[in-house]
Amino acid sequence: MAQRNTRQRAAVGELLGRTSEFRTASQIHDDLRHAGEDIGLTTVYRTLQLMVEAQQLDAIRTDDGETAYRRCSTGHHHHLVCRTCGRTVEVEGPAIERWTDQVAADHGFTDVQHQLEIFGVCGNCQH
Amino acid sequence: MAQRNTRQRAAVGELLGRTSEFRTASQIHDDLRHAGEDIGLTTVYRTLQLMVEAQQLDAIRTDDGETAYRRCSTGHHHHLVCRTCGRTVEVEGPAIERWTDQVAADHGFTDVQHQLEIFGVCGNCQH
DNA sequence: ACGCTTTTGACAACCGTTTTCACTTTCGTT
DNA sequence: AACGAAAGTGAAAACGGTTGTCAAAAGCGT
Repeated sequence: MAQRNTRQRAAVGELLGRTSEFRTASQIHDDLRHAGEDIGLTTVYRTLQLMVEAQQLDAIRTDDGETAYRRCSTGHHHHLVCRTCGRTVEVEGPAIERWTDQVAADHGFTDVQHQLEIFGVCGNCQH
Repeated sequence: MAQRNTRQRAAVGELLGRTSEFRTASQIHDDLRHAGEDIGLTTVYRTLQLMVEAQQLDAIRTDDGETAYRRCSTGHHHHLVCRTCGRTVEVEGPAIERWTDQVAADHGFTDVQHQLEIFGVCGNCQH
């Protein structure tokens, strides 16, 4: 028999459908528990795996070794982060998207994703 | 007292000086043991950490959760990494450098750095 | 060579993730 | 509506890479 519809999968899918931010498995688990869903962490992991395989989610590794998931979406953006106060600005750059795809294609790479973070000191923190 | 020169640190430094490939801590440990060096895995990890802090090494997270290290080559560049075999190509993009500086300046940020990694599947791994 | 301080390394702890396995749920079929 | 086979769930244990602990060893200014 094929894949079945369960309350837990619906909950994970719905949560990730509502945001375009990257979230870790345990963040998702906490969110759902906090919202009253009765769901196990194991199930969250398995559901996320399935959704990645079904190409409904993108997964990236954070710097501290966790995996973060986000629904695949057109129009992603990058972050400009203040290294003093942590303030974050979302920025977009169509030129970057085009450039990375081009570079990857030039080297024979397919299935391309990228990560870009810009760090600096924001106006308020330059005293 | 300052940092000390030890046989173990010299061995790790020399090994990574000879290659420009990304290697994991346990690969480095194995290499050194195989070459007759008596060195503990813990020491390898600590030495790599020190070298990253001293900006002598770049560290990236592989898809399966390991951290891989490689000596920094001169000149700022980015990485195009195959998420299947780990093969890495260094790419440069003056346009990216200009764009990130511009975006940061537009938002009043100074002291700007950025990180860009491109992930994909290389030609060999597309079977 | 002495002695203070750093470094080492076996081992245990940690943490995110995956596996195990008995129990529950789904859903095509009666 | 009820049955039963197959799929899904979740608590707990296992796993694998990395980090912390601490007593012993090594480096280096004197």
